[in-house]
Amino acid sequence: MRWDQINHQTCSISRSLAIFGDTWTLLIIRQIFMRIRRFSDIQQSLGITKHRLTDRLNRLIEAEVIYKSLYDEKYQRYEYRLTEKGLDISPILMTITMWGDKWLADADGAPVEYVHKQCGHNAKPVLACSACGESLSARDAELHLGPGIAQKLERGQLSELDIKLYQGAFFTAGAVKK
Amino acid sequence: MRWDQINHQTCSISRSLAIFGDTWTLLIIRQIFMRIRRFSDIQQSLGITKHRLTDRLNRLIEAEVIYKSLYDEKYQRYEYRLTEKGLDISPILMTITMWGDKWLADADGAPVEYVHKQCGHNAKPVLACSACGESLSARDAELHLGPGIAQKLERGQLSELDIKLYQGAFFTAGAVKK
DNA sequence: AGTCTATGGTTGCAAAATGGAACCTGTCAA
DNA sequence: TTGACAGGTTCCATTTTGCAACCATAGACT
Repeated sequence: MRWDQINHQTCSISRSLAIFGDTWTLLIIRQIFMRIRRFSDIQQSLGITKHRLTDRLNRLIEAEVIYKSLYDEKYQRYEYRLTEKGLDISPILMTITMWGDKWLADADGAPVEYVHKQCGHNAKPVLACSACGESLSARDAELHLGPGIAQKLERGQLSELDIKLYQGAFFTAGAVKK
Repeated sequence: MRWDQINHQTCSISRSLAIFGDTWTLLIIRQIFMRIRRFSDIQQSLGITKHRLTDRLNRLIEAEVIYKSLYDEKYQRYEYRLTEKGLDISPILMTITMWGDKWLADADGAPVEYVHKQCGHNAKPVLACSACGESLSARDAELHLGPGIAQKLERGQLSELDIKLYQGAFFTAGAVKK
C-alpha cells in the first residue's frame, strides 16, 4: 500500500499520521508553536529546502492545521499560524519531548522545559485518566473496541485490511479467535 | 539538510523523530502494542512491503525500541517486542489517538477506547502537570530554556542551526532580541 | 536609472527512498 | 516431490527529496 492511502483506514492513528506523520511536518508545527511563523524563518531554522516547506505548509493548510495570516499589507507577506485543530497537537509534541528527554538526552539535560503558569513549577507533562485523575500508562489501560469499529463490524463495513489492522484488539475483545 | 542528519540537533523532538518520525515506523510500533508481533502479521496488517518492514524493524532494534524474541526453536522464528524504551512510547500513541478521535473521526465515533484498569472507566488520556496534578495545555505552559541548551550556550557549543532552531525560546527567555 | 537586498516563492535535475513483484531458504507435512 | 509457511532478499520502475538556480515584487542605495 502507498503511504498516501493510509488515511482511508479506520484508525485515528493512521488518519493522524497521514496529516503529520511524514518527515518534517511535525517539526514545522513545532517551530510555529515556538513562534517561528514566517516562511524564511522556518526554512532557515530547520534547514529544510524551500521546495519541501512550500509543499508541507500547503498540506497543513489543506488539513486546516494552520492558516495564513497577513502581517504586511504593502509586501503582501503572510505568516503561518495554528488553528484550534493545530493548537490541539501540543500534547503530542509534549509527550514526544518527554520521551526524548528521558531516553535520548545528553549529559547536559533537557534542552527546553515547560513551566506551568498556574503553579509556577517546572512541569513534566504526564498522562492522566480523564475519569479518575490518576496517572495512566499503557499497562494501566486496556484496549477496547470503540463504537467506530463495533458499528462498522456489525454493518459489515470493515475492509479486509481494517480487520487485520485491529486483529490485536479483536483478540483482546474476544471478537475473533487467533 | 538531509533528514537523516536531523538527530544531531540539540532538540528532544528532532532526536525522537529521527527514530520514529518517518513513514510507517510509528504504525509498526502501534501494531506491536496491539500484540501483533510477527513479521508477516505486521506486514499484512499494515499493507507495508516486506522490504520496508525489514528496514524499519532493523532500525528500531538498532535504536533499542524493540528486540527480537525467539518463540519457535525448531523454525528459529522470532517475534518483535517492545523494550522499556519502546513501552514508554505509549503516551505518544495515546495523545495521537485522542487528537485523531477529536478531529478526524467519522460519525461512528472512536475506533478504539482505553479502559483504565484501576478505575474501570473509559479513559480519555489528558495531560497533567507532574507538579500540581492539574491539567496542562500549550496555553498553560511557558517554554523555558532548559539546562541542555543553557549550558551549551554558555560554553559556545551551540551550532548555528541550533540557535536558529530555538530562536523562539530564546526570544521568550529574553536571551536574544528579535 | 540602475543596482542591490529581502521575502516568498517556482522550476529543473540528479540522487535517494519507496512499492511491487519475483525469488530464496529452511523445515515440515501429504 | 510437491507444496506450504515464515521470514526474508533482490531487482527495477516510480516517487520523493535535496540542492541549486531562477523569478517577482517592493523598497533602499548610489
